[in-house]
Amino acid sequence: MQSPRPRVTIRDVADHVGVHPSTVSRVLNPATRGRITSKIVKKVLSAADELDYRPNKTAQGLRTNRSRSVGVLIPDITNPLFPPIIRGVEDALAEEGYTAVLGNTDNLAERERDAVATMRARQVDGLILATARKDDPIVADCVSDRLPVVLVNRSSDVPGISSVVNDDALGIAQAVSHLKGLGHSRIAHIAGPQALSTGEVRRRSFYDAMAREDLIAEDDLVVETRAFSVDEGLRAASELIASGRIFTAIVASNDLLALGAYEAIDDAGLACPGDVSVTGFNDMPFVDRVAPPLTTIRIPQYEMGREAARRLLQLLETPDFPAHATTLQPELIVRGSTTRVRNVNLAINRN
Amino acid sequence: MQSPRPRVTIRDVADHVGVHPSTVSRVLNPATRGRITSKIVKKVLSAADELDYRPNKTAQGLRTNRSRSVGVLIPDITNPLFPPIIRGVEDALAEEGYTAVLGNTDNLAERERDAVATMRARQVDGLILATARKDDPIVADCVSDRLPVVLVNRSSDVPGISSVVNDDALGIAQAVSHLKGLGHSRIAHIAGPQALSTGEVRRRSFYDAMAREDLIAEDDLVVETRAFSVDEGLRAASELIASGRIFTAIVASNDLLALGAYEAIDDAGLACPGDVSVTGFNDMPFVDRVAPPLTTIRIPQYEMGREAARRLLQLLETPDFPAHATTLQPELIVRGSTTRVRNVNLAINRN
DNA sequence: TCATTCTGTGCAATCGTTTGCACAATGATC
DNA sequence: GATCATTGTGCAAACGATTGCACAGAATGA
Repeated sequence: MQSPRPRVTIRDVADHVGVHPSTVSRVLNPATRGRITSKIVKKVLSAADELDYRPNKTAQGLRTNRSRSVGVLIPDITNPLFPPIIRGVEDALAEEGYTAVLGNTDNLAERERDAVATMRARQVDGLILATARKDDPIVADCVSDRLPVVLVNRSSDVPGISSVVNDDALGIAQAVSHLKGLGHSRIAHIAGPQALSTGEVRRRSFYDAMAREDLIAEDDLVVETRAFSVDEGLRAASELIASGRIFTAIVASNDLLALGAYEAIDDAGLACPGDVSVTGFNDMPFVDRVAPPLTTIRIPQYEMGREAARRLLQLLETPDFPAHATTLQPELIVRGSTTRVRNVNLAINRN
Repeated sequence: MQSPRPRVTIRDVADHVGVHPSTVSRVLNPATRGRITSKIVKKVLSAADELDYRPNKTAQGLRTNRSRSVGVLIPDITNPLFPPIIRGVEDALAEEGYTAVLGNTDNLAERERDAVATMRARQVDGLILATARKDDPIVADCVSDRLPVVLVNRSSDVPGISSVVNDDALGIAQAVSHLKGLGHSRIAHIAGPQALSTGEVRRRSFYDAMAREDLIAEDDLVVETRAFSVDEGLRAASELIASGRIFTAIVASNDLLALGAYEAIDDAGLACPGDVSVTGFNDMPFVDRVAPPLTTIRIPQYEMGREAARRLLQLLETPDFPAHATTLQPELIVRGSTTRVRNVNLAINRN
């Protein structure tokens, strides 16, 4: 058993060399190192090395009021959409010596509020939010408190805030146009929660894209969900099928909803893509391996994370840097869940 | 534009009430609150509330030398095995007001070392490592520095260290016994890296289980990989097939390797499970949706995370709490990738 | 040679809390 | 009514770093 090993402080290094702690501090800070005689610099550096000195970030943080850490809030790390984003964030932060502190909110406003409070208590220098609602008071609070914030994946109506999102309108347009190219005209949409920018934008884009393709978007074929989950996708698609309305394809607002649609189609004794083509959104890991492999819209998740982190770092350097919404380009990935339309009378036949 | 809004300190609260800062501190700390007159307690509390006082964790951390945060090191958050574990860790930590600081190491010793150093500089109170190697000098360092550490998922040979792992031997035994029950006798094993406890234990367990089932484990049918990845699974299975040896089933050391085996089987013009049955390990999210749905060993990932966090919290309270290895029970999940043996001459036929 | 500018280092205050100790005020005891 | 615990609060020193300011001593110029 060893003793708790006394921490070596800047003072220990100073004593060891025979200089004042402030001198050591200046040597250790690259920005002020130039002000110290190189002979002393060398001595201090080697003493620090010898004693295995590690700066105490807590003390630094207290004095400088900067923690070099940022809070990253996501709905649920268990949702495969987020890990790549987080990884991108972390990698970009690490390059500048910053650390990410993670928080899951489960899309609950209350937990979101808690999480932000926790982060702020921990003196994070800024926040990256993947949790923003369209009109989010929490985001507004941060802005008015001048806490640097960048939104990722979702955007918000709160003005003056930077965001890094995917071009959802383009993605949906790609999906619709792909389906039309396969001969589909009666296309249903499983929409995500309308309180989330992604859900709302994609739904709106669906109508737009249908119109642009000269197709009729029937309101009865657009069903809204309460969450981006497999269960809700199952529910929505079952409803769609049960309604007896005619459709040969489903554009789902994300991959999870699409997987739910798979189940509903299966439950109804139908086949995908034989009876119903399905498109997803996000190209989550492993959706290329499900049966059938999912045709979906790939969004650059890792890059989104990186970009968001870079924007935040920039904001930390230059607090008045103007807000900017970055949108990244998605890509249609055609796989096995979509096929040329065969039987347009699906729904009628079933009745 | 608002001004940066001056921070409310304990001193502001004290002045507002007309007491000394130390009194406020005592009121705010539930443990010492009892020492203060209840009338003052009330006044302080309402003043704190009114002024929206938030304790500065950094200052607290400096003074108390406890950050109420713990470092969580994992190989790669993008690997579906880890999110549930992380979630479990976070949830358990949050219950006690602790925060998790995440780090990805990509299984690189150097990054691992860096990450630990970063964590320690940030004054984490303890570490949860999902990255441990069998004989890990980093882990040993932590132990000798008396930094509380708990290993999760993997264990280590370093003595005196707590770990929460799955009962891998039992899991492999379940897989082998399941396959034997389906008539398989020539069973191959795609082993994970032998420097990782999971890879090594599962391999050893494979031999043990085969022996117990009175089956012959041929060394030529056990191939080792350099990483737990789809690519390595593909490589290993291709090698196995190319060798011309007879086998009708593969026990893969984890799901990713199993998915790689799927590809190899497909590439060789064979079918799973028709020609080769495959079992995975971990029951990662969505492997129930791949084609064919993977028969695998489910390990209680979320619970593993929770349990590891709880152990660590206990260790923080009672530093001399004796080390203990907790093993959780896995469960065989039978799905579509395993079936009764049909053609025992697979390999021979192919030559 | 002396006044003046530079340069490099030391001094001490500060960041926001916590906590051992001192010490008034109160109540109990004889 | 003096003595002694007891209780509640204040005081001040930490924790480990950073940084504005002061000030020696060297370098420069007249």
